[in-house]
Amino acid sequence: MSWGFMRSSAWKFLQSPRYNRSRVEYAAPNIFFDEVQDAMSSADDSTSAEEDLDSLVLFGMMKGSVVGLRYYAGVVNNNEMVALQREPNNPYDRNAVKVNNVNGEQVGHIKKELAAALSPVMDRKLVKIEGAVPYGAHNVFTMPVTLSFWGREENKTTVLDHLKKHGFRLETGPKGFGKSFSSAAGSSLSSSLPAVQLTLEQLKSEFDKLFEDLKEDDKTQELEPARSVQTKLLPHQKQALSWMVSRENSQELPPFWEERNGFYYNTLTNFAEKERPESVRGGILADDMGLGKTLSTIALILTNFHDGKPLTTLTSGKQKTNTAESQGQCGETRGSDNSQAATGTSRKRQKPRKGKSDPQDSEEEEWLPRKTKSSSSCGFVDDDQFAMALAGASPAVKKKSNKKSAGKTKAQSQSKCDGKLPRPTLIICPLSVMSNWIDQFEQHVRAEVDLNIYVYYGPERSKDSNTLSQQDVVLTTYSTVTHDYGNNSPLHKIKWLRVVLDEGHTIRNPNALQTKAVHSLDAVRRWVLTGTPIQNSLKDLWSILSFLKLKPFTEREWWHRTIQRPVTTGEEAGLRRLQALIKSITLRRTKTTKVKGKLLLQLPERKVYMQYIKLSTEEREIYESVQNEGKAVIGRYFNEGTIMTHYADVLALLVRLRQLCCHPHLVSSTLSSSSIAANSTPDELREKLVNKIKLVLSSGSDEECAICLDSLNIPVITHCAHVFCKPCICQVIHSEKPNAKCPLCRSEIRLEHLLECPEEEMDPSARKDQKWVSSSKVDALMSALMEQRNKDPRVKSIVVSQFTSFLSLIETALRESGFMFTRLDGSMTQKKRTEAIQSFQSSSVDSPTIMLLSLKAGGVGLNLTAASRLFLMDPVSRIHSERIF
DNA sequence: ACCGCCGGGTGCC
DNA sequence: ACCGCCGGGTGCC
Repeated sequence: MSWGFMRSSAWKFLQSPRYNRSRVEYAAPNIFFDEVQDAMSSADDSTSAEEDLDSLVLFGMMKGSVVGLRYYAGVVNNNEMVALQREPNNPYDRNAVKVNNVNGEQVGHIKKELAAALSPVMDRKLVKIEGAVPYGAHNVFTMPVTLSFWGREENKTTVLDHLKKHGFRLETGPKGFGKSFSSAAGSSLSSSLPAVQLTLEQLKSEFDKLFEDLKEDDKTQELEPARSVQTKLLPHQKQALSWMVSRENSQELPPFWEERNGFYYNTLTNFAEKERPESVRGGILADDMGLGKTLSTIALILTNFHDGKPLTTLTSGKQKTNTAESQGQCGETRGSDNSQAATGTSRKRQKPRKGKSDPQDSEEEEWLPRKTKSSSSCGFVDDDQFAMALAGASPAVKKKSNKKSAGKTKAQSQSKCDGKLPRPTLIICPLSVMSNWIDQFEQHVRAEVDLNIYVYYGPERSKDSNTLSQQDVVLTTYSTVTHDYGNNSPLHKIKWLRVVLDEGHTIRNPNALQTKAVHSLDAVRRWVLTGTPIQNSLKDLWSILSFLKLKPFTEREWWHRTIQRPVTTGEEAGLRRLQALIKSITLRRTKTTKVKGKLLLQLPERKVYMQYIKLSTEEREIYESVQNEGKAVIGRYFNEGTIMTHYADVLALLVRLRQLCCHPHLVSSTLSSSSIAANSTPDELREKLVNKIKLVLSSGSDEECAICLDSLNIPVITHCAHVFCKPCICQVIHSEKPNAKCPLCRSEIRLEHLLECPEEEMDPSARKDQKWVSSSKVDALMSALMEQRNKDPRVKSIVVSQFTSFLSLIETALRESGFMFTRLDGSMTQKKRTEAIQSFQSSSVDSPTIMLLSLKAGGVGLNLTAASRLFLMDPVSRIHSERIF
C-alpha cells in the first residue's frame, strides 16, 4: 500500500481537461451541419487526446496542403515541423485550421475541404494532428504538409470512419508513405514499427545515468567567490560557482541551435529564423542534498552581482578603472539607497562600515573575485567579464582588461551593459526551507556587506513594486507566488535579475496553478535547484525547461514531439537528445562524485543501530485487540470487493497500529476502528467523519492535501472520508459542478457535505483525563538519552517522529528527567521554527541538547549540524529506512 | 447559343 | 498561379 496510488489518481483527475460543453454560435455564412457532434456524442470527455500524450497511438498519416501562404509572415523550411490549430472564430469558415511554424507564427491554413473533415474530430479532442512540411522552402501560394494523427486507441475507428465520410483515408503501414514520412521531421512511424525499443527497466537505468558522469572540463573549472562571501567554498562549490557564473554570462546558443548562413537553425524542428534565440542564462543545479546548493547560489548572487561584477560596498560610479565607462553606463550603484530600506519583514544588515571612509582603496583591494587557476587561458568565464571583474586588481590585469574592453563586440556590450538589467534576485522555496535561506545568508555574507534582503511572505508583505525592485534579494514561497498570481502582485510585475527555484521539482505538474504562476515570472537569469532532477518521468522536466525559457520547449508540443515521445517510444535519437540537453544545462554531483580523486564531502562515518523494543504485556494486548478488529473489518471489505474505496480506512488502521507501537495514548479510545458505513444515520456519519479527520490530523503531523500536494490548509473531510484543503476541494467542486467527484475515489461530493475539524485540542498529552504514563519505547529512548548524557553531557540529539502527539508525550518524559529540549513541527510559524533551530544550533551553555522534530517539518533543507545522534522513533519499514538513512 | 470556346481577372480561410 | 475557376464576350469557314 502506498500513497502513490492516491497521488497519481488525484493527478490524473486534475490533468484531465474540461471542455466547454456549450456550443458556440457563429455568424458564419457557410454554416452546415456537424454530423460528428451526434455521431460522437458517446465519446467520453475523459478519453481526450490531450489527457495523456504518452498513451496516444498513431492512427496514420495523410498528405494535405497548406494554402494562403501569401497572407502570412511565417515561413517554413524543408522538413520543418508545424503545428495545427483550430480557428473556430474565423469569419469565413468556422472549420478553419491554422498552420503555425515552430515559433508560433501563422504560415497558412489547411485547405478548406480537409479542414472541414478535421475540425470536428479536433474539436472533440479525438485526435491530435501534427504536421511536417517536406518541401517548405520557396513555396509562394500553397505547400504540401504531411499530417500525423494521434489519439487514443478506442477513438481510432470513430476518427477513421469520420474521415472516410469526407473522402479521406489515412495511410498506416510503412508502404508508400514510410520513407518520406520518417524522414520528415519528427514524424517517424516508430509506434507502429518500434525501433530499438528499450524496456522500461533499461529506460529507467538510462535516466539514472543521465546525471552521472558529467565530468566535462567546463564543469571542473573553479572560481573564487567575491570577497563579500565570507565562507570558504569547497572545491566542488567553486566549480558550481564557476559554472553558474559562466552560464549567466553565456553568449552560447541554446542547445540544438546552430548558425547556418546567417540564420539560426534548430536542429530538432528544422526551424530557422534570423533572430538569435536567447541564450539560456541559467540552468539546473541538481547536486545531491548536503553539497551546498544554497551556498553556491549565494556565492553566485554576490559574485555575479551585476554585469559580471561582484557586489561591492561602494558606488561603482566613483571607480577609476578601465571599465569605468561601461560601469557608468550601466549605472548600477550600490549602497546609495539606504533610505529605501524595506519595511515590515525586511531585514537589513547592520554593519560597522569601516573601510567605507576610503572607497578607492577598499574597492581596489577588497571586493574582487579571484580565480583559483591562473587566469590567462581559462575560458570558463567570458574573458571580457573576467576583465571587468578584475579591473583594478593589478597593473597587469588592468592592461588586459583595457585591451579586452576596447575590443568588445556590440552584442557583448549590449547584453552586459545596457543599463537595463534589473536588480533583485527572487528566491522561491517551500516555506520549510525559508529559514534556512535566511540563516545561510546570515552565515555566509560578510557582515559589513550592504545586502538588502526582503522576505515576501505573510499578510504584511509589501504590494509595492518599487519596494521590491530596490531589493537585492527577495525571498518568497511557492504558495505566495501562486496566491499572488493574477492578483496584480508586484512579484509578477517586476522584471527580476534572477529567479531561483529552490526544490524546483515542486513545479513538476504542468497543469498546476503553481507552475503557471512561476512560469509567468519575468527574469533575465533563471535557476532551478533540485536534488531530484527527474523524479517521476520526463514529464517533470518540461515545466523546468519551460521555466528556463528554453526555445522551443516552452511549447509542450515541441518538447513532446522532439524529445519526450522519441524517448518513451525507445528511439535512440530521443535519448541522445535528452542526454545532450541535460548535459548542457545541468550540473549534478552526488555524494559519491569525486573531485581530484577525493569525495566531495568527508563526513564522519554514519552508524545505524536498530533497536527492537518489546512491548509490555498491556501494550501488546491493546495492540492485538486493535489488530484483530482491523483484520475483521478489512476482511469484510475484501469480501465485498470494496477495498479500494476503503483504502483510507485501511491506511488509518495501519497508522493506528504504528501509533500503538509508540505509545498507547496516541490512539484515542473514542476513535472506534469501525468504519464509516454507508447506512449510518446522518448524526452517526457526522461523528465518524469528525473522528476520522481528527485521526488524520493528529497522526501524520503535517498531512498533505492530495490536490495541491502541500500541507493541509483548513482541512475538511468529504462524505467519502477523504481529507483535503478546503480551498482546493471547493475549487474542484466549483469547476466540476454540478457533478463534482472526489479526486481520490470518484464518489459524488457536495459543498454542503464538507466537514471541518471542530476547534478543540487534539493533543493526547494535553488531555486532562489521561494521566501521564510512559511506554516501552519512551522508556528505551530515555535510557539511551540518559546513558549518553552521563558519558558526555554536551552531546546533542534529534528525536524524530511523524506523530506530533508522540513528541508531546516524549516532552513530558524529557521534563521529568531534566533535559533541555526544543521542538520543530509543522504547526509552528516560520519565526518559531527559526528560533528553535537557532537555539538548538547554538553552542551556549543553556542551549537545548535535544530537538523534537516532526518528520514532515524536518523533511527538507534543515541544517541541524549541532546534533550527532538521531533517534527515529516510528516503526520503520525497509523502504522508509532507506530514504531516511 | 438553354451551347462551346476564348482570354482576362483573379486567387486562403 | 507556367495552375483552376469564374463569368463576360462571342459565335461558319
